[in-house]
Amino acid sequence: MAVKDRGTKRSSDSKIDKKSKKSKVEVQTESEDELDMSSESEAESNAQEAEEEDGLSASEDESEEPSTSANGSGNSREAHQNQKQVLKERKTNRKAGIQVEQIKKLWEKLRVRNPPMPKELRNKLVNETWELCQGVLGDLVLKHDASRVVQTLVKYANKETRDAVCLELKPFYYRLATSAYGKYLLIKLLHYGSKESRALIIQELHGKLRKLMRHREGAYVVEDMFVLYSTSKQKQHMIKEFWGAQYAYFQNDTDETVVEVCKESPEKRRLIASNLQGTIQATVEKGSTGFQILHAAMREYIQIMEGQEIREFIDLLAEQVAELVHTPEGCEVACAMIAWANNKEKKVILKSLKQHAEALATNEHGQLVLQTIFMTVDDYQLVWKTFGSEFSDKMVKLLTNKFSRRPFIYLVSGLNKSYFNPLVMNEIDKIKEKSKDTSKRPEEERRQLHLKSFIPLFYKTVIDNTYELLGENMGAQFIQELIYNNEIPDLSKELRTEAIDKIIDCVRGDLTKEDHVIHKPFTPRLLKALIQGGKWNRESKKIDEVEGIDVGFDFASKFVEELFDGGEDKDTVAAWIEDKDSSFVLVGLVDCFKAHPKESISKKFQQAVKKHNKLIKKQPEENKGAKVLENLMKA
DNA sequence: CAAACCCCGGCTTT
DNA sequence: AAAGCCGGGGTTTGTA
Repeated sequence: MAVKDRGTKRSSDSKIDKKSKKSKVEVQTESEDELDMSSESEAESNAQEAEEEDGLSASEDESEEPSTSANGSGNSREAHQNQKQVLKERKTNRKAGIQVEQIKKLWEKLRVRNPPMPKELRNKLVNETWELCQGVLGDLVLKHDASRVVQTLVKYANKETRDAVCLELKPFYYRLATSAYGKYLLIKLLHYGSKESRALIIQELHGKLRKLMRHREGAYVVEDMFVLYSTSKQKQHMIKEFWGAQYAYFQNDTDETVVEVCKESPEKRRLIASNLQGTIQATVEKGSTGFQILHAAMREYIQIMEGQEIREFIDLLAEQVAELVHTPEGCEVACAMIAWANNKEKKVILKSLKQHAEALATNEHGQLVLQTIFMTVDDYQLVWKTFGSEFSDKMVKLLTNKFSRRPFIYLVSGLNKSYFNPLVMNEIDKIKEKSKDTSKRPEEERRQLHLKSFIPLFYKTVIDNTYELLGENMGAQFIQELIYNNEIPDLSKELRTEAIDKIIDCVRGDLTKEDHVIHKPFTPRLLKALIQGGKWNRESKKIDEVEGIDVGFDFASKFVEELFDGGEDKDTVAAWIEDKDSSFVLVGLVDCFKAHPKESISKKFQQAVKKHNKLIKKQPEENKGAKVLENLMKA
């Protein structure tokens, strides 16, 4: 079944992203139309079996069919056959049986898509079908074939008819949701239905969600309803049902959060916690850990859980964290778990994440989970052992990916405001708070221990892939942060020199070539930053110089020696003036040398630039760097 | 730091 | 029901 496949996929593939959501209904549509109808009689008898099973196991609160006479001797094969026969007869005899044959004929015409049928004819057929269905829908929808007729009807009907179908089926929603065939119809009703129809269905199923979540078909319907077809208000309301029975039936329209309600009395908290726990555990054990609605429920639970509940929760989920990390709610839950986990639990969690390392790092949300690991796991050897080898041959990708780069930026530059917006900072503060009893080391010490593991890999990546990294803004930015990190001088010094040499090598060559790195937006910035000897600080409007590393004047001299032969190579200087991207680098160089007037290289290079005064002046307006350079040379 | 830019969800249109 | 517009939020960029 399509829905089921989709579900398993979702829960086993942690890379699933939003795009896959959209394809849901398409998947079902296909399955509907491509299903082979030739083996109809067999399919039908299966349908009957399924329906019968549903009637017995799921909808115990109603008994449309009186229990069959064969109940007592159900084990006997003969009796079973007999029972089937009875059922079959009853079906053809009852009210809807008469219509079914006609309806199916109409449907055979209606469902063909090749060639596409004219709108008017289709409308006519739809109307005929509707005439026949009206009043007997309830008898049709749980049958394998007839249910699909109604699906097609819903798909092509106008709004009024759809609303009418929806209304007539009102008493059947639960049975539809728990029926192997009916669930598709219910999802179609949600998909094609108006706001009002959706609200009606959601309203009607409210109070039965907890039961549905434990049902093999129902759970998927609830998940789709939650993810795709409900407003945020309705989502909140759905989740409230998991708090407990008293929240399931009455519309508590107060917007109280779970935390506020639990504050009212310890008794309330205990009850809500135990109800949430029950649903969560049942759903996880059913293998539906990847469900988004479940993540939302977990998110509520982690806000109110205490003491032993935390241990049990972590124990339940430690090996399945990978299934949480790709949704916002699940990510929050995963981060909380890691922050709360004791050393032993952390080990289990990390072990289970190891095989998803790359997906974790590059995922929009998973990225924060990785950072949480860096921020809360003291055992740096464990972290390196878990992720080092998984990451090592993918570093270029990881450092240039807009999500995965951040945990690594964190390692080299801490909680830098320019990479963490206030909202994320807030999340991070919550994580820190949770981990204050389980993480013993001071934050910075822990970060530096992880950094120490990663620095050789970082530099190796930069040195072996300089051109590629410079070409990407993210990569170039990372290089800058890495070079300016001097927290572990002994380890970094030589590697840094090697990396800088590589960078200089990379910018040699013919600037007029389009694929020269200088034309990548961040390369001139990086060079300028290295020449200035620090990062620009917007608050103080100054350069924050970094002590103890060979940047600034040292870099500028080296750069001029290597690229312009100390200033002797006039042609190359001219080439750098004439290019609008490289001219800014010269501005940086002249600026820097002005600040070191006594050095011989300073004089030599400034003179070399001065010789090109005419060239500088005649640069067009768009070579803004040349204009700045012109003013600089006057002064 | 501000301006430009991009991405997405919701709403309107045909 | 699909395509296209609009506005909000977040991110990137610009050469201090």
